[in-house]
Amino acid sequence: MTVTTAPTPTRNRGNRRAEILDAAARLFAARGFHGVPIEDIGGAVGVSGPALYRHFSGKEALLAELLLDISSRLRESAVAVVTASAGPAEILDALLDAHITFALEQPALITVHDRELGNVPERERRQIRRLQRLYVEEWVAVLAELHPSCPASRLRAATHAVFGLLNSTPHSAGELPPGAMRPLLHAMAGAALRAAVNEH
Amino acid sequence: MTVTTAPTPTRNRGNRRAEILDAAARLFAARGFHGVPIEDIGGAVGVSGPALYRHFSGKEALLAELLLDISSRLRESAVAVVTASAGPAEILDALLDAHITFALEQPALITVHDRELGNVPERERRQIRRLQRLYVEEWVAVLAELHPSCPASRLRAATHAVFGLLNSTPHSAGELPPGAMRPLLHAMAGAALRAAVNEH
DNA sequence: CGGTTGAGTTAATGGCCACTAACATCACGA
DNA sequence: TCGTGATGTTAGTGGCCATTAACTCAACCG
Repeated sequence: MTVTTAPTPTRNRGNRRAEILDAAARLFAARGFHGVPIEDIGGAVGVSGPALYRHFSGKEALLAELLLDISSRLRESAVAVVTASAGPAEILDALLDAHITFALEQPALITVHDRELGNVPERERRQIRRLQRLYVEEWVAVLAELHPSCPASRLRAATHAVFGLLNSTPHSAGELPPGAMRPLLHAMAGAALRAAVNEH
Repeated sequence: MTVTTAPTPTRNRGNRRAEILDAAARLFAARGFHGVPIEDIGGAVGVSGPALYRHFSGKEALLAELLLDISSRLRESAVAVVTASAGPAEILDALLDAHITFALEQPALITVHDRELGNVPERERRQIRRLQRLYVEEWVAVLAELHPSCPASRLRAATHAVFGLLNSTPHSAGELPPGAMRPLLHAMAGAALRAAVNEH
């Protein structure tokens, strides 16, 4: 009986890399980039210390990859939603759903994402910022379609505020059963956006 | 002509302490607790390096004082508002106003407040958490009065989410003129709370 | 089999940094 | 005027930590 999944070294390498990224996200979220020694990251996946350099060029590169990953995933999800859905109201609902899914399923990544940008080396920091800006602009475009008379700066500020609301879930985790959290966040964020957009 | 304010060493000491706290808040907010060497804190107020130990017992003690300060100020403002106002609806408006004032006037403190609790030594961390809990409970009590059938856990989650919305302003600063930010935040947060509380 | 490659290991190394020591100054009050 | 306390200063000092060096070891490939 032969195995169906290839036990190639490639697969192992990918897994180890992914394990490290995952552990690092959790540790960075809990104690901050500078608060986590490299040995703890290795320790969290069963190897110790400098083994990390077999997979990443350094600690900062690891962080950069985390932030690039989530930035592009958020952005891609928004693009997918926008091109797949019908009217702006449905698109907005789908954007909310997608972002809430990220926030609930990847709390560590979301936390690191808006705390540690300053520790990413200049080069990839610019890339990440670009992706974040594009993501925000997807939201702003949808909101503008729903309410053309509202100035874009106001829509941007409202979008950032809603991200703050949604991304705060990691901090208040455990307050509510996860099944109840999703609709609650959806309702609150939707109401906040509608309030921002009405009354000019 | 004699001066009216006493030029006592006591006054100077207080000022220097306050200066250091203020500078440290800004630096911690920008680069994180572990990312700021003590020399930079001193440098920001014109003294250099270990002068800090004349005013604080250490770096962690400095951070603890920052968080204790804002936690108790938030809590006190809530108590003041609750005891001074009339009905629950007015109280909620006043709570929103007070929190928004903090978020807009002390962005650095607000940021540090919900990022760096983990770096405070155990002893005062418990104290800070207690104050934070009391602050949340002021909000929950008001919301419960407005909507008794809503479970407290849901009210707590909604309160945390609204704090996330309000405290995110430092990150999106400059998007909007400050005069426009306040009513926008008020409207969005109020709408989010109402949405959380209705529909059970 | 012999060699290459991927993935680890432990032991430096060197830098940064919190904190301490030892010494200076200056404003006072007695 | 002398001493004293508050506030600084500049040199350590010791520890932590990212990164590198030097060395295994197994798997795979020819």
